[in-house]
Amino acid sequence: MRYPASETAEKHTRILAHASRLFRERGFDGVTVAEIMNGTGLTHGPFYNHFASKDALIAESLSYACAEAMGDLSAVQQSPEDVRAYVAGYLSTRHRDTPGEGCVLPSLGAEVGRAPLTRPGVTSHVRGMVDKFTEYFPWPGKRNRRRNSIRLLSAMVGAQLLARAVDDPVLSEEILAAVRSEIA
Amino acid sequence: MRYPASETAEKHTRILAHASRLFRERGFDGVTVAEIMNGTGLTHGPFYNHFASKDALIAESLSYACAEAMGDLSAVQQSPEDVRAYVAGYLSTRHRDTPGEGCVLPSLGAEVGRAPLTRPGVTSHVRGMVDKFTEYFPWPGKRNRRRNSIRLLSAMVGAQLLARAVDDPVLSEEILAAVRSEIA
DNA sequence: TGTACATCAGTGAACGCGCGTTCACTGATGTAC
DNA sequence: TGTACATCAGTGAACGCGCGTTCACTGATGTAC
Repeated sequence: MRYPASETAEKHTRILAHASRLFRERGFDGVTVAEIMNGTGLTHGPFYNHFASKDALIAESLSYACAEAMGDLSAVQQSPEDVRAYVAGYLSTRHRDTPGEGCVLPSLGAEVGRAPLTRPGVTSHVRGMVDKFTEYFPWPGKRNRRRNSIRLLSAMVGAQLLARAVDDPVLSEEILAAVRSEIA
Repeated sequence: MRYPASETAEKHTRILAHASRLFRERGFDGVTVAEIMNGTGLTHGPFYNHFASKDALIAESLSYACAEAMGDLSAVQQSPEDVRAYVAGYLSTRHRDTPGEGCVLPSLGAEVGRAPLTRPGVTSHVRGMVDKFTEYFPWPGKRNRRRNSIRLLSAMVGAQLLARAVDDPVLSEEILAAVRSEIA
């Protein structure tokens, strides 16, 4: 049946939000189109009213998640304490244990490298994060701010990847703590 | 037909080597059992003479790749130059562009976190790499060697993940160079 | 304002394909005598 | 040493299932008059 036009855009956003969460939790191949649609209270049929294909949804949902993450990062004030709190939150066990709500880079970065449609959006997201870090992070000197930002972002992403891969909770926590202490 | 018993073990190893390369290139779901077997010159039938399931192959091929990588790392002499060369090689564009021959952590780390069978093997691999770095890396002082090793490994893994995800060759190279300069 | 009709997001069955897995069969190897 | 037979890694067709995608149909909404 026909539905109020106002709901269509909202449903589109709900699909993106739910899809990006599931993809981060299980990877692109670990989630079915039907499951995404069911999670938004619909059947799988109208999926193709919203997206040309699953690949198109993957690309759009990643852009959605990146935009949301950049919004969170921009909301952080420029005070050193707030920036440090952001990094500490990134390296928290909570972030490790809830990948569906977290950064797409540790959970989907490798798959992005193999999925051409997703790369442009993620590239500008990475560039945006490096720029923000370079601008706002309380680095000691003026020199090498950008280089230090890239190092820190790499270590943050790698640490979450390793902390999630590793089986031993002690080692996992040690990895997060090691990188966390870099900004203490 | 029956084949010389001596060939069986060698075929088993060939399957592991080829599978681990393809998995690193395309992810666990991006490679089919038939493709792996064809790549070793066989049809897909005898796969189940060697492995209980695709999941079992995934776990075993990852352990194989980790063992091989630890062998390479152990072959590095303890001289500071050789250790630095190892890290520089890890952060090279060559490694970025040939994931099938490279470290499993940037290419498969996220999937490992979701595949319980693979986690024990990868956990001991991560522990082994941290131990080697702690022991041999030419850190300036005696304090914090282990913490610095974890930071460096995290940055190396994260940098390769990002360098592969990113679309822009300039940014990609900048990421690798930033972490490379950390040990210069 | 009320009525007839066109619209189109939704439903849910069906399709086609690919992949993991199974299995009846083959035939050179290794063994028993 | 030669011969008959059991073994078992291989072949390749087939199975079953799940998933992405399609489509005939539904019926409340929005529109024309």
